[in-house]
Amino acid sequence: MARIDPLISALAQRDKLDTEERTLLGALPFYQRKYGRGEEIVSVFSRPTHSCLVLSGITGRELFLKDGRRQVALLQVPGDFVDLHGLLLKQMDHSVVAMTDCETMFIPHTAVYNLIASAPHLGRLLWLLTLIDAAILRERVLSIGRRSAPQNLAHLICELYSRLETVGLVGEGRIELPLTQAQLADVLGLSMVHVNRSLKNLRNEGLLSWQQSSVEIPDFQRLAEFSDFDPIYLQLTPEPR
Amino acid sequence: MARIDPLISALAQRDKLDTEERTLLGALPFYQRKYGRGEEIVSVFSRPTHSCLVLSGITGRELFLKDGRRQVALLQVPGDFVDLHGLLLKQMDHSVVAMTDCETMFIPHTAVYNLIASAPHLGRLLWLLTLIDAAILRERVLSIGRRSAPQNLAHLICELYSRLETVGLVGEGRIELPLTQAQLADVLGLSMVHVNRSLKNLRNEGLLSWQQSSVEIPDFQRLAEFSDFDPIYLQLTPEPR
DNA sequence: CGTCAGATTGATATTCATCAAGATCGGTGG
DNA sequence: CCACCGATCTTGATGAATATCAATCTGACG
Repeated sequence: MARIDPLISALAQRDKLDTEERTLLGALPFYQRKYGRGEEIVSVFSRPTHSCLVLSGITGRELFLKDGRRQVALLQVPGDFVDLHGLLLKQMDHSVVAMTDCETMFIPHTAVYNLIASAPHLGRLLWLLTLIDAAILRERVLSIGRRSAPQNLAHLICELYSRLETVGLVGEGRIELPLTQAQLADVLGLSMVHVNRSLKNLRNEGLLSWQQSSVEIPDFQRLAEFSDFDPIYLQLTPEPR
Repeated sequence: MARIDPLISALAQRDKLDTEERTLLGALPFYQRKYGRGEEIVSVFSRPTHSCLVLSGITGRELFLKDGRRQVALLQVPGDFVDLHGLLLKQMDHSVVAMTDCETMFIPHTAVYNLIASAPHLGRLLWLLTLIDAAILRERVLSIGRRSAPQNLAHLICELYSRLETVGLVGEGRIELPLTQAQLADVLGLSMVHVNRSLKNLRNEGLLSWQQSSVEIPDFQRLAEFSDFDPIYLQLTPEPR
């Protein structure tokens, strides 16, 4: 399996890719790099020259308040382009951190620019990926703003389940989520203690079980129902774009 | 002043536009339409054929829970492209609503496609606009997740002040914000009563005064300090992109 | 003058954060 | 093998932030 494959499957999930497009993607120059949990991959205020793609593990976009409190705006899973944003934003307004140990792949901006110029359709699909990013953020705003803590948590699990499913990382109603409750708290906008209790709540309801880093969801429909999860915003159906 | 001017100034704020690009933008076909407060401009699940630009007034992207509770993920001001998203998302995952009476301009997707094809640089700038949308959403997540209610409110005011400033809608430390407290509550992820009290709090601190629909900010720096506002995420400095 | 939407206030309930203390568990060195 | 250690999870107690409910007040307007 080529290293670029998670990206190809993420794109192919949203529109047909012809052979030439696959070839172009496969020909992108890159280098790989590993990060340990907690390491910063892209720094706020930096001016990236490469775009980063997650190959394995989970990363997150993090923001800080002056007093040091943290909010993780969004989690990223394999196949996600982590900072396509840097391409146009020039200066980062947030940082990207490894939430777990992970492998990443860096592609020079110049190569991405050339790709977009020679294959506008691929350019639109990369644009689409950033729009899906924004759609996920809108759902986070809804979750944090209006859902109860347990629903917020359940919705996040449903979302990660669906996203991991599209890259083949779901096995028998089970996903690997090696996140601590403190990290979850920063994603959910809650305190660590409250995450613990919300989790207990979901466990008691039989909505999921969480042992080690493995989350088991006995009945996805029930969890989706409980958290009001509708995957439409993930744009998982192919359309000509 | 041509109708497309708010967009041109939004773009010119982020990068140089040459004469030809301005001409292309000015030549875009469009029709105009007015909406009254509360009217839906783009419906969730719809498949837009036109992209909508706000000319005057304030619109918002709204999401609903099954029980009917609402969250407004993001507000839009004149010059903002309201659903560039529809261009690639195909099916809307949220709706756009007029928060106040407003005037809008609709441009056929085909024309936008042609524009992007013939002027890739403009295409990148439109992409950039959607990235700024996402950056604003990240800040909303931070505000709702980690800031106190008064800070959340103050941060929103700072942001709107900055955004309105770039389109020339700030006069003497004062912006027009004809929103009810119930609408603000849906933006801030708070209850209406709590918005009222947070507002009182800011008034008592002398951070702002709000009469009718006019918000006066005696000392922007103090308000920014209080709410931890840093406009970097709005990308207000021109860069070659 | 009556009406209506919106703003304000008080009283109370719920949710969530904070603080502090154990409990659990995988590693690690003796 | 065992004792210890640090990180994480769990729980209880308490307090602060926020929601909800129910009036009342205000001002615009027919």
